[in-house]
Amino acid sequence: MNDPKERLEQMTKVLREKGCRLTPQRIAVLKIVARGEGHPSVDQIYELIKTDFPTTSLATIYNTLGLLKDTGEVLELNFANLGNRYDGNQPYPHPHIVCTRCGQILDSEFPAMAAVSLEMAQKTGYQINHYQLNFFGLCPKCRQQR
Amino acid sequence: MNDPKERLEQMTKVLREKGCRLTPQRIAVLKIVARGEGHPSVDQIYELIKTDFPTTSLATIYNTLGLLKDTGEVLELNFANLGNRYDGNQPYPHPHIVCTRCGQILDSEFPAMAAVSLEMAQKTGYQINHYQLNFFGLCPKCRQQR
DNA sequence: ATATGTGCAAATGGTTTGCAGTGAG
DNA sequence: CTCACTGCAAACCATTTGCACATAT
Repeated sequence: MNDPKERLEQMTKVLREKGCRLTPQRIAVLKIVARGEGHPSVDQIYELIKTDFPTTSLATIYNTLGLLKDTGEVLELNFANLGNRYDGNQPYPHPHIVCTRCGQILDSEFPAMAAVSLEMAQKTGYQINHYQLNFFGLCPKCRQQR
Repeated sequence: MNDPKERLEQMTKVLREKGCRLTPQRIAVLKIVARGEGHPSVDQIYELIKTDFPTTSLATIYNTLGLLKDTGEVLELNFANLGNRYDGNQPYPHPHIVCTRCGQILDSEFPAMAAVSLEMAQKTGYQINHYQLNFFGLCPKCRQQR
């Protein structure tokens, strides 16, 4: 887990360098995704922000997440069942383990993926820039409940 | 690559055992996904089927793919950019390499994933049933074109 | 014969877009 | 002061649903 404060500073720096305006709504989004608590969906971010800025629109959330995604400051996770989730705390590819019953998403690590990526590139001639590795199953709690 | 004929027979067998009716439209879908040519989208399957059964509806395609997915006879690939794709020829988890420029999808293999899956299960206490491993980058052809 | 499947059209839900008004720089 | 950003509503698009009719078994 990275330091949320540092992540926030890094994000504001990158957006400023890109010539983006740092509106209160945007800063609110940055704060939420920099925290690294869970893997929030757009709607969860929207709900959190409404407490401070009740008139914020979904379009603004999408806009800001898009900027962060384009600058590599946020990792977008695409799940068919859970929809898109966002991780601004560790915005680089890493494995996730998803409970198909309760939706819990666990971060994991698998250092060998760098080597595997390289091997795939050599074997196929592709230039590989990114990967997704997701495991699906039942978390310990859901296993017990049958 | 599995034998398309055998795959088709296996699919019809499983659907029959499930008590499903084998309508001409369904058989047409089975044939397409059993072939294993590329990784067709719902729309691509729809277009292919319209040549033989012009009145077929999209709902029927979705219905049939759903059945095959539930019985494990088709692997559904979920890509944020390319949408859902279907593979009935090798309907078990395996890595895919996606060209982010032209959309080409390459099947690959990585036998060690079984062991990795097991390791993840032990480390996290999850019961792991499925995984997705996708690499994204540029195919050899698209690399040349800058 | 009958329940399952089909086609059609409408509903859904997440994301994007267009635009007039607003506020960060 | 100005242009990028915001909020709102409409548009989009893949997928799902409801229902009357058709048909595989």
